[in-house]
Amino acid sequence: MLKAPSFVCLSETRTQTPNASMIPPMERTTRQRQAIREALQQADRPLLASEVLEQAKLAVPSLGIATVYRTLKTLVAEESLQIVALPGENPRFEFAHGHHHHFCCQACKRVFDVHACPGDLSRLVPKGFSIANHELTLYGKCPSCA
Amino acid sequence: MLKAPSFVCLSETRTQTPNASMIPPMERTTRQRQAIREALQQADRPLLASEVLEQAKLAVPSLGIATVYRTLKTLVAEESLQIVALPGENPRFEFAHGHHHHFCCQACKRVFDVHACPGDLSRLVPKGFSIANHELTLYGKCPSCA
DNA sequence: TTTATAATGATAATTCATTATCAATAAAAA
DNA sequence: TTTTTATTGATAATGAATTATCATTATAAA
Repeated sequence: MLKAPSFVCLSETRTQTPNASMIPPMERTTRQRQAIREALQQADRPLLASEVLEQAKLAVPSLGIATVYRTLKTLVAEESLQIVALPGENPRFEFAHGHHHHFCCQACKRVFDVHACPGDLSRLVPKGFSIANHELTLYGKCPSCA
Repeated sequence: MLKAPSFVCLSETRTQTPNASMIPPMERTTRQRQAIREALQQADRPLLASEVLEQAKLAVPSLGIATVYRTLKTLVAEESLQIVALPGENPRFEFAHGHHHHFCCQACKRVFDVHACPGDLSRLVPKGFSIANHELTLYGKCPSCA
C-alpha cells in the first residue's frame, strides 16, 4: 500500500503555510545544509545560488548545485531567507531581516545591504497613485574597489 | 562572388557605434515597424515585448513576435529606446528620455514613469562607498486600480 | 547496530525568453 | 513595371537558470 510522503501534512501533525505546501520541510541536519547556512551567514551580503555553492563547497567539496537550490527553496519557504531581486540580475539570497536597500558595486558586482532608507516617497508620485512599498538600488564603488 | 551584407559598414558609407556593429540598421519603412513604434509611443509607459506585440497586432494582425524582438533590438541599438529593468521582471521598453524612476502597480502589473527623483542619496551609504547612480521602484496602486 | 527513509549529487529534463533559419513577401530603386 | 534585396513570420534552435529523476548515501529513530 502506498504511504503518503512524510512531508504531506495530514491531520494535526504539522502545519504549513499554503504557498509552501509542496515544499518538504527539513527533517534532518546534514553537513551540506549547515555549509549552505554558514555560507550565507558569514557572507553578510546577499549571495547568488552560484556564490552559495562556491562558498559552501569550501566546507563540503562534494556539494552539488541541486542541493543548493533545494535548500534555498526550503529556507525561503520557511521564511528564514528572503530573495533579493535586483534589476536585470538573478535572485540573491540572504537571511531575512526586514526592510532595507542594496548597493551594487559596479566593479566587483557584489551586492551589499544598505540599512538606511530615504523614507516617505509619496511626494514623488502624481495624484491618484498610492505607495505601499519601494525598492532602491544604489550603484557605485564599494570600499575595496574605490 | 560573395557580397557583403548591406549592413556591414564599409568605407565611409555609414557609421555605427561599436556595440551595435552586428545589428543591421533599419533601411526600409514597414507597416510592422510603424505599428511597433506607435504602440510604444501611445502607451506612454514601458512595455514588455509581449505587450508591444499585443498592441501592435491591433494595427497589423499578422505581426510576429520575432519581428517585435528584432525591431526592439534595433531601436535600442540606435538609442531610440531604452530598456527598463525592474527587479524580477522581464525587460520593458520605452522611448529614451533621461533619468527617471518607475511605479509598478501591484494590481494591474503595469509600470509607469515617475518624473521625480529623491535626489542625492550618498547619505544612505556607509563611509567608503561612492554612489554613481541609483534606481528606484515604487509599488502600490495606480489611479485606475485604487 | 539495524532499519526506514530523508537527503544527496550527477545529470537529464524543463521552462521560458530570446535568437536563428529560411522560404515567402514587399519596399524602393532602376 | 521589373528587379533587388531587406523584411517578415512561422517555428526550430538556443541559452541559461532552475527543477526532476533516481540510484546511492547517510541521518536518526528503533
